Amino acid sequence: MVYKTIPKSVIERVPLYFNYINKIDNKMCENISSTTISQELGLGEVLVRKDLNIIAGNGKPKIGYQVSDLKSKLITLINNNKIIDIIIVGVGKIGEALVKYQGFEEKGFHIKQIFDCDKNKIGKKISDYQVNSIDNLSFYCKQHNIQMAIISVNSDNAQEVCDNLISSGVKGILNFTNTLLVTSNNVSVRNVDIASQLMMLSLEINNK
Amino acid sequence: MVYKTIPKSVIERVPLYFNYINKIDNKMCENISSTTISQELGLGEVLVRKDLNIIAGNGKPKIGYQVSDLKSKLITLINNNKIIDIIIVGVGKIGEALVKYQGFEEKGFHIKQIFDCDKNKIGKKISDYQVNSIDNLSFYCKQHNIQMAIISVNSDNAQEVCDNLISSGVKGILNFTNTLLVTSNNVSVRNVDIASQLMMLSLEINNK
DNA sequence: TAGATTGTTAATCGATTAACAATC
DNA sequence: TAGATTGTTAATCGATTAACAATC
Repeated sequence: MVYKTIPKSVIERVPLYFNYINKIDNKMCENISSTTISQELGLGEVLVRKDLNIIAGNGKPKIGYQVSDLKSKLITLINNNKIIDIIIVGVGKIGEALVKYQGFEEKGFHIKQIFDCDKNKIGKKISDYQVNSIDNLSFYCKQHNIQMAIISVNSDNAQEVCDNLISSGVKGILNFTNTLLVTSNNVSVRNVDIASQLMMLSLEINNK
Repeated sequence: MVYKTIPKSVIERVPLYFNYINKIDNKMCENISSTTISQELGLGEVLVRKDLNIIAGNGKPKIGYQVSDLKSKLITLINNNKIIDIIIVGVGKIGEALVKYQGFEEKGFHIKQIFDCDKNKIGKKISDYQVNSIDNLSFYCKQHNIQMAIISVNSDNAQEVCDNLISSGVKGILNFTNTLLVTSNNVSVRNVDIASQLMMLSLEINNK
């Protein structure tokens, strides 16, 4: 089996395809064309065709892409058909909301454990989770071979937590703080600082 | 005064510069070079120079950029020196976390009002805010000339809320749902669906 | 067969990087 | 003056779009 590396630009669009395919999966259409998808998602027609060729690679002229096949290819690509365990470090306002939010499971992700450094929080329950001490973070990650983590601690502690996670084997971090995390090259970081998003939104508006 | 339009790629980096300049502003250095910034942010040297030229446009050879000037130029660019009022539509788990999160004010944004359609929530207090009925959304936006909104409702209602906001004059939307919002061209939408972010993170990891 | 749709090759566009001239 | 640093022009790179051949 040949694994191609997927261009960054395509990675940004995969969730779009995934969400769309899951939505139409209920309606019983067996095949779908790139033209239809491109219209629904507001993307270029050829762009979708190229993306789907990278993602699935078996469209049929005149017929299109088999929905069920596309779906399974997407799932394989995203999480290799197994649920991915994630941990959340920092259960302040945002961290707690993430814990309570239930939408991850159906996308193939499972919150396995949550951590905090606040003694008043450690041991307390949030949803079905008991807050674990950040002192146990490294051991836990190694023991359970955790690959992905969400950092929602105070900005000042973000880099320290990040270093800890990486040295414990974590390969991908979703960073909710506004700290620019310094990492080695084989670790992926995605930043979702909300204040930054608001700034970019405001810039886009002023830019029109 | 000449207003240049700022390339999309630069807009994505402006919050980076903003956060960095605000961080070093405390330490008393009057000027800073693009070389230093590029190292700290892990960006190309020339890239930073080009960005700052677009953003501020008055670096001085041998000296660099005046920190205070850079800061005020960034603020002007982002929010025109006035606090931007935003509203939050949908105070479920994530919406509520956003309301409680205090970090917006210092970045120049103010949560002005929060809305929900759930009768059990309307009238209740979250932080200092009383949840307003979504029935009042349109009138409120028009009355207060609201430009930016956060949508954190159930995915199924996102498009409806979006249409309502746009027809009420809103120009920018931060979308926390996984619904792909259809809008006219003069409205900006930024998507921050967290499950999508996890998918992209997983893809990046598998792609290495 | 003809038409619809895919996938590929070439052209265009935008963003980044390299080279270098200008200048405090 | 010499060195450090900016800003600009040219080259490169990657992503998107256009044109078109292949095929069910």
